[in-house]
Amino acid sequence: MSGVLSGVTTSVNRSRPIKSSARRTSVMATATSNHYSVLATPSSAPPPHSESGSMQQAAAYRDAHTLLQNDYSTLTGVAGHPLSHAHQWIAALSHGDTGAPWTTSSPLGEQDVKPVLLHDSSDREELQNSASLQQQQQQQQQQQQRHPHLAHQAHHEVRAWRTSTATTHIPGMATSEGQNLVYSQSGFALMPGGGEQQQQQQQQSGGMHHHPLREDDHHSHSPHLSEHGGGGSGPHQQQSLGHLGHQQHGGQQHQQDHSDEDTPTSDDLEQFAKQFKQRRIKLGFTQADVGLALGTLYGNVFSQTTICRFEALQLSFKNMCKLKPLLNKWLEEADSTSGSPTSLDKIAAQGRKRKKRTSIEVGVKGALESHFLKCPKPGAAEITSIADSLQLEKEVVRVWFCNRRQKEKRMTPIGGQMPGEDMYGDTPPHHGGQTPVQ
DNA sequence: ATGCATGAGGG
DNA sequence: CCTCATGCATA
Repeated sequence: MSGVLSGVTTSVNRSRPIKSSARRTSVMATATSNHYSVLATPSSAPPPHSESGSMQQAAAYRDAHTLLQNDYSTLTGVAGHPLSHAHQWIAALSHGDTGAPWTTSSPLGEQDVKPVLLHDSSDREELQNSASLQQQQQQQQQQQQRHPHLAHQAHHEVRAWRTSTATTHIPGMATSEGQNLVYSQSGFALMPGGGEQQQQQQQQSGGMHHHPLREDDHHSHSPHLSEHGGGGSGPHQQQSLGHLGHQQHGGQQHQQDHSDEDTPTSDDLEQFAKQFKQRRIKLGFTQADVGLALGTLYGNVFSQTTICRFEALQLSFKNMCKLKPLLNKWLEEADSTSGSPTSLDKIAAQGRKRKKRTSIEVGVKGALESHFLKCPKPGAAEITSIADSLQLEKEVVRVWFCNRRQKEKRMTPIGGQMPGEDMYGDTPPHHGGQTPVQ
């Protein structure tokens, strides 16, 4: 049996730090006469520094709203409660999502062109995996999050990812992490064939600084959510948040990585992600390399983005569970064949006529944000209206809202500022040995 | 590392 | 139309 998928017993759960960097993009014509180049354009120009990197996840968790306020306070003015908007939209969603009464009379005139299907392997792989895998996963997935709560609107699950609040930063691993200078997204640089400079790579304790996260998936608007307190069907592994009394310390547990079998817990994922990153870097692989390797080795290609998100735990719990086994296997492979010419696959990702990324001006963003606060789920008419006001395509606005919602979910609203000492300024190791790429 | 975008699956 | 998983293009 080829059970590639392990029983996932989690529902959509995602956490995601937000980062708002000053954007100063200019308005550019969207679509119409722009065609992308077929070249992969492997930018071999590694940014000496990264503005985004400097703040990364450590920057803001609870600052989600803070950022918003900072940026758009003048527009909204509702920034009385940091969480107010969150509740607001949730509430709205609860009652307003009932079936979209809007007549959606606008078929969104898309000028998008269909991709010319190629016969390349890359194409088939992508289509194949994205189609079958997803549905399988979704089907076998069952929500295990039951909350014996009588609440009807604000029922945020407390199941956070982070279970280890303790930021046990080992005195020995400060910035001594692999400092292999490897850059370039498409180029793997060195092979640790000779001798490898090894150092500790894992700490038994969480040692994370991370977001707790609450999430409420689309089921949130389910008419039923407050019932059965007895829990006959709730095998949820609710993480406790804010208590650092249980660390795995000396006595190692058992749940670590069985490759695939048991359902990993958020803590597992956290640990794994961290370890994975270190190993990857030590081996001299970039995130992009890993993504390709996965495709070559197991048939599932992933982009640098996905790997990056995995390492940063910015994927949904379910997604993390799905990828973990794969990455784990890759790790073994890489580790074993460290020195061997890993199978490279240069698949040209062409064919997708992707619309050029529409850069939205800050001002416009602010306006959108403002609208979002008022109505996170605008109807077609609303979207059209907004689009008209901002002189943007309806689709762009619609997508913006969609992305915004996703982002909102990833954002961790609660002030999960780890009591730890790390966070900003205090913890430079962030990239010291973690980001050879980009 | 992240913003905007595409597409599948579900209602 | 929405959510959710993913990724190209970009800051």
